[in-house]
Amino acid sequence: METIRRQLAPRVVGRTITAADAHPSPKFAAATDAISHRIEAVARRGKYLIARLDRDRELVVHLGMTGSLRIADPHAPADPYVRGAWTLDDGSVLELRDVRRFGRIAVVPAGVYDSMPTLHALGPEPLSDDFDPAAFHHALRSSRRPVKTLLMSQRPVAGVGNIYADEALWRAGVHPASRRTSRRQSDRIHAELRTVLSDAIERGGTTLRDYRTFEGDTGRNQEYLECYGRAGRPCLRCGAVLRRSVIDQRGTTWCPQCQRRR
DNA sequence: ACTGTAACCTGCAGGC
DNA sequence: TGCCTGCAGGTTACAG
Repeated sequence: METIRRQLAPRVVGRTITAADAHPSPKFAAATDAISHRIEAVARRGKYLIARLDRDRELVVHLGMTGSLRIADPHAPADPYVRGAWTLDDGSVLELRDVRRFGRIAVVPAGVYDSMPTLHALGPEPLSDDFDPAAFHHALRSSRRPVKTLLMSQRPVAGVGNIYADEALWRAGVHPASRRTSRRQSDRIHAELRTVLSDAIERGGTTLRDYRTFEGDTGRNQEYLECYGRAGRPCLRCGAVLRRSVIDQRGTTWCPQCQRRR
């Protein structure tokens, strides 16, 4: 989402939304609430894109699993998967395409996120100074749930999904199902998350299937994944066969040798 | 206030 | 070829 934000911002900041269309589902219907507003800035919190609008409103977009943002091609045939479209005052049309409809569009008073509980309780940005090792350790200690579940909850830290959770835990040598995290372990996860996420952003994101940058390109980070999706293949650190299990209904890959449970 | 589970959607790959 | 199963970058509602 950070890659998308960087490319999107210069294309839409300063533009006024003159018209909009939305899929009838309540997850997308709010797109039309942005009509007549001017886009002042494009920010991001975790996986949520937040366009600041005039008159103290925000347009919030989440891409779910299969969402992408793009400028519509006026010559392309109709696309049945467009869930929201905003016409800008330069004539261009910004589209949210989302095959599975797990994404979401909201227009809210600035900073009022009570309709989106995960955004409302979102943890600190992983690449900011607010991501504090002591507070992170405390957050991981505050629950008995598996450490991967906690990371995916977006509360100890923002923006960590299935790929980057597996990558960071593998690099940190922490078992994803571990229910107690030492300070040493949380410090390692903290550091590896920063590395994994900043590298992925530098490489334009991770394209497994649907992900595209705002310019329509695939990312390049999938070429550098060391753990995610490699179950059954040898660990790049120790050679043991990586294993696959399910945590919170999410496929999870880990190394039985490097990520010992304790 | 916690935790675990099901639900929301569609497409695709692989097995038979 | 066609049908069926399982799987997929996530969040939210609901039951206990």
